[in-house]
Amino acid sequence: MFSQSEENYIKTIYHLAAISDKGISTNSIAKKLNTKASSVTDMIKKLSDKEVVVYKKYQGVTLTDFGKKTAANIIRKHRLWEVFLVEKLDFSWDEVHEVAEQLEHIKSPKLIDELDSFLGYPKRDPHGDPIPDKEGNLPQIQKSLLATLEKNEKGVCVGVNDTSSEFLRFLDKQEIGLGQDIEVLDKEPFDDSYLVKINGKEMTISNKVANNIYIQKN
Amino acid sequence: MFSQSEENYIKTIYHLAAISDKGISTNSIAKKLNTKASSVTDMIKKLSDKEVVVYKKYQGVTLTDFGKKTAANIIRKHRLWEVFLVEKLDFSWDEVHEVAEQLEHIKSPKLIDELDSFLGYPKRDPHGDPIPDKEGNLPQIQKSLLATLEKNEKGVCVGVNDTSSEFLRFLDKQEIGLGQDIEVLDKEPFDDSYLVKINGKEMTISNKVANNIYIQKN
DNA sequence: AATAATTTTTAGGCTTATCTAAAAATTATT
DNA sequence: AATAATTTTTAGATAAGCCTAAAAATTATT
Repeated sequence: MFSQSEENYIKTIYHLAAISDKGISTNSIAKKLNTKASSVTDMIKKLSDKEVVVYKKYQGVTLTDFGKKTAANIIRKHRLWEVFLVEKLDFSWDEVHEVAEQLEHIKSPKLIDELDSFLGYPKRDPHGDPIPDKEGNLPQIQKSLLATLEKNEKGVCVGVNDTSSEFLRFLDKQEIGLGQDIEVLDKEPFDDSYLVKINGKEMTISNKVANNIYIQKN
Repeated sequence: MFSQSEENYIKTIYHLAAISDKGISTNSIAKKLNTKASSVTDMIKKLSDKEVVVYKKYQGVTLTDFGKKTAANIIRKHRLWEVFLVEKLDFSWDEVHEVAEQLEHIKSPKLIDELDSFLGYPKRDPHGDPIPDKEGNLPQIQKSLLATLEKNEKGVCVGVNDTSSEFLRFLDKQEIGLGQDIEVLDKEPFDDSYLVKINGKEMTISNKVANNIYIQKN
């Protein structure tokens, strides 16, 4: 059984490993967790003793298979709770993160499986991210950044990269959401902005925005 | 904002105060929380600094109004989560306590009110205990122990005193539950047991059991 | 390759919440 | 009332998780 703090480290290492494929540096963990490198070193030693990570001084850490499974389980809980909050308690997608951060640490053999069943075994969380199954398998969904679309290519919005409430509220304001059809009508070389049609509505979106929306090409 | 540990002390003092009406002793808190008297003294000092309790050395503690409101809020969360677990996630009434102990510490301005609404503003938890409202008001329900019924008196089962899973599972086995009609057919002086009719079924129950079932006379 | 810059680790402290053991105060008993 | 028993508090430790500052190792730059 892991403490909340340990779980937060495990989850963070998992997320960082998903982008970097090298050993995860002490500093990057510290940055993500808003803590100090020295605290990370301490915790890493503990997680290494518990065989959650492989650690060699000055070389960053890697999750063991056990560590990966543990991480997937925490993420499963986090995302299922997010679905619950949005579907059942009328939270909007920019409000769920903070609460799910707390709920993901609840320990109960029965709770999560019942919640999963209650929610109808959802495959994605409110931001389009896949929900790991009981065994910790996370179906890797094929998705691309909207920014990779060429002129006249089309796709469906399937996720977001930035999940900050600022960005999510911005998307709400623009009426951009999951499941919507997106077509790139033109790309503007001057500022790398995009002229797009989203759900039938024409609009211009910045390069930054285009780099934070995931689509599935069609 | 209080730590989980502080919240547990506050809740415990509240529950003890509900039975004893005198100042709550250090030892009684220690016993309930499975901790040592010295730890209780430490925590009491802290809660006193935070104006949650009134404390004079060697004289036990009393909750302030602020403390009572805080306690009611924790209990509100605990009981609403219990309703959720039973009504929505198919937990039985003997399985909910442990998980609710964890869930009651989740901090979110929005979560509990939405949960309350989602559950249809329940008035009682699965054990028949009243759920405090937002303001911390706890409707005091008029109830008596089954043991106080005389021969030929009738009532409805509205709660339990002992909420241990052993007792609750025993009640399930006997098919005794909330809302059921109970009539005392006879009292046996030899062992102070009761011959009762519960939901149309005649049975004998021990004095101990009769002292752990709450009824409303009718 | 030597030096500079950066990253990581170590050393030593702090806070929270716990503990044991001993001292102090209160309550009960003779 | 004096002594015994009990309760409560104090004193001093411990563990988890964090911190700052300094040392050590690694990486980058000249």
